[in-house]
Amino acid sequence: MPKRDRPTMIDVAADAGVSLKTVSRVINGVATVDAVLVEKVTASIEKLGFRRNVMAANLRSGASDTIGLVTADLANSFYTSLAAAVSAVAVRQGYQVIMASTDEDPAAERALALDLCQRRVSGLILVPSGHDQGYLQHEIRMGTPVVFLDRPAVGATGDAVLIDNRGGAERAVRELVAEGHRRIALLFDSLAIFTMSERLEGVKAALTDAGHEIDPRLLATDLHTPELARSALEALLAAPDPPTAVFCANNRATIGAVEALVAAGSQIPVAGFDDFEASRLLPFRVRLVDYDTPRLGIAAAERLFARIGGDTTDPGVIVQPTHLVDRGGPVR
Amino acid sequence: MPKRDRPTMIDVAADAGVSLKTVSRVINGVATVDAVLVEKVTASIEKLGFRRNVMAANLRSGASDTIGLVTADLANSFYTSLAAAVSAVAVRQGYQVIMASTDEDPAAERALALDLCQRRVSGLILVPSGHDQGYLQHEIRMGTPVVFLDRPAVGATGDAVLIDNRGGAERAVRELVAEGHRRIALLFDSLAIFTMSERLEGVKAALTDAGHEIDPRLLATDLHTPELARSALEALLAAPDPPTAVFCANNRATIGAVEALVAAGSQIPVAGFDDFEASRLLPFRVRLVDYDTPRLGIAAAERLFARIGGDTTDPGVIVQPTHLVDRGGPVR
DNA sequence: CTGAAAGCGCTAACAG
DNA sequence: CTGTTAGCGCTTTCAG
Repeated sequence: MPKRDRPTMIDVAADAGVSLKTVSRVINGVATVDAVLVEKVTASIEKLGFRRNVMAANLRSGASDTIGLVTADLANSFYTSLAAAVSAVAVRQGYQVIMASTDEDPAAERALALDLCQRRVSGLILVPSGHDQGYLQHEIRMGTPVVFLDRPAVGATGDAVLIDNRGGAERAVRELVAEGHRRIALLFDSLAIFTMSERLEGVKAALTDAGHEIDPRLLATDLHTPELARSALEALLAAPDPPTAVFCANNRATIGAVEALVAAGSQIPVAGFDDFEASRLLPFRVRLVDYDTPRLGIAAAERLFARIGGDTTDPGVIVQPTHLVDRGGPVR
Repeated sequence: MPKRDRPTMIDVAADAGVSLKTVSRVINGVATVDAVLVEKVTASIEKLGFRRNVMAANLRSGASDTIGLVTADLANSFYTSLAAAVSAVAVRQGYQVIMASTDEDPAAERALALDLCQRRVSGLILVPSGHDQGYLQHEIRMGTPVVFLDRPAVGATGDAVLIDNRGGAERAVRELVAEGHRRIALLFDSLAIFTMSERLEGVKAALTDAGHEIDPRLLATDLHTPELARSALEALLAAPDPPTAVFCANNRATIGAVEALVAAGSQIPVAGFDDFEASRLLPFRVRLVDYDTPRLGIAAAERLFARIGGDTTDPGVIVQPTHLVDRGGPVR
């Protein structure tokens, strides 16, 4: 390894013929330094190729200029939109973001979140994967602010930024019901996921209002991939007394459902949660529950930086609205 | 702020009635510690809620157990797939990833990369946005290994992991040419981007081989979004002597092109670089140049960890293959 | 097998 | 306006 020793501030001070502290002042842009010395120090820094060791600086000052972001799945565009938004806010504040992905594994969530705390991040944004964030309570008390994103925490006190899952699903299904549909296929991922159970509640509310009920035979769950959603809907379509409409609880379910319908030559109405790239290319009209993902990430980041900045108001929940959009069908 | 002082190893040592060093040994899992002392220390750690300060540990040992990842655009699924893959490899090695996005801004690239070096990341994976990475040469000499991803570096020495842009584009266009097409619309993003100019070279090679040439009037560039690609193709279709086929240099161009063709009721053949989510839902057959994005990220991460591990072989370029796939059309 | 002492590279107090 | 003196919390010598 060509790991020549990196020069330190001591080396710079020696080279410039000034004290360590003067070098520190120049590097930190303290105004009250003689211009001549600034010049000398700057020259030495350049000459030696000095680079301030941020880790050492942080050790002394306690801060760290990084925040942690733990999401459920970095390969999912929803979370990466959040990540991009959080990152943009952070960079603007002079912070960097350490990102980690749990792949929906509660044990990984715990390990990663605690690891980030050990790295003394200034704050943490977490999309809970498990159902117990009690392990964070201690860190929060110790002064690491935590904002929960997309799903609320259990057993830990912190701000939460969520979307209106229930209301969005309810409005979408209400439309299907208004058009006379009663037998609506429901394609869901695991109901253990907060957003899924909330959306199911919304569906239930819309049906109940119309005097209907959820038919458990039309409810498919644990559909992690478009492929699973597609097979699930194909099975429902092939069964006796098939559904006359479909509600998909996330974008992967919607993609799988559309594939199934195209393959079956069926055109029953589809509504789904989440918009997605290329949704406008869908071969027929699809109603989607949309929301502003970047805004969600921005809200979480702003909340976190408010806490880092010393905001000690009681933690609260921010719920972002959703709205129905029409996608697919004849391209405009 | 409820920032009670976090307990340090000194506090733990005092509580357990042992020396600082013994606590350190226990925490680092040194085997040669008396079981009774281990027990005592563990109990005190638990009781005080001690959390090792990784920053301080790293300061002394020089390492940092983090790697940096700088991509061009965290909102683009290509880069986030890379990020997910890199992150997975890193976590497996006990490292965390600090991610940053340049939004294709060379100045941001430089600032972010140098910032990460100041944080003493153990290594850096960088998707170059600018055309000069000379600023990194010094860091590399100082012992921070750098792997360039998706695009090669200029002015800096490091490993690079790329895909076969030229070959992929060439094969796709060769197919169109073989079917008798000569007037092929070319929808590109900025040719200043390495991958774009490489893909254009591939197109040129395929045409030249057949005795044709690129018609500059059929070449549209700087198409950053699907909307721009759509308008560009619409303009070409409306012009006299319109193209009889389309080659799209990335997935956003492909999406825009398909929109334009559907709107125009045209069915001229489309080939494009990059597969994308929902590509199978396209309303007609589209040939896409596909490649294994996660593998690309994995390759870069593995190269980086090899360097971190002390590999001092000469830096090299790894080129990953591409292949043509058929998407869209009748859903199978 | 354990502990005391000496730093890692920098910043925060104080003096001059 | 500048320099000296202590540390930040931990790991690393090197003796016991």
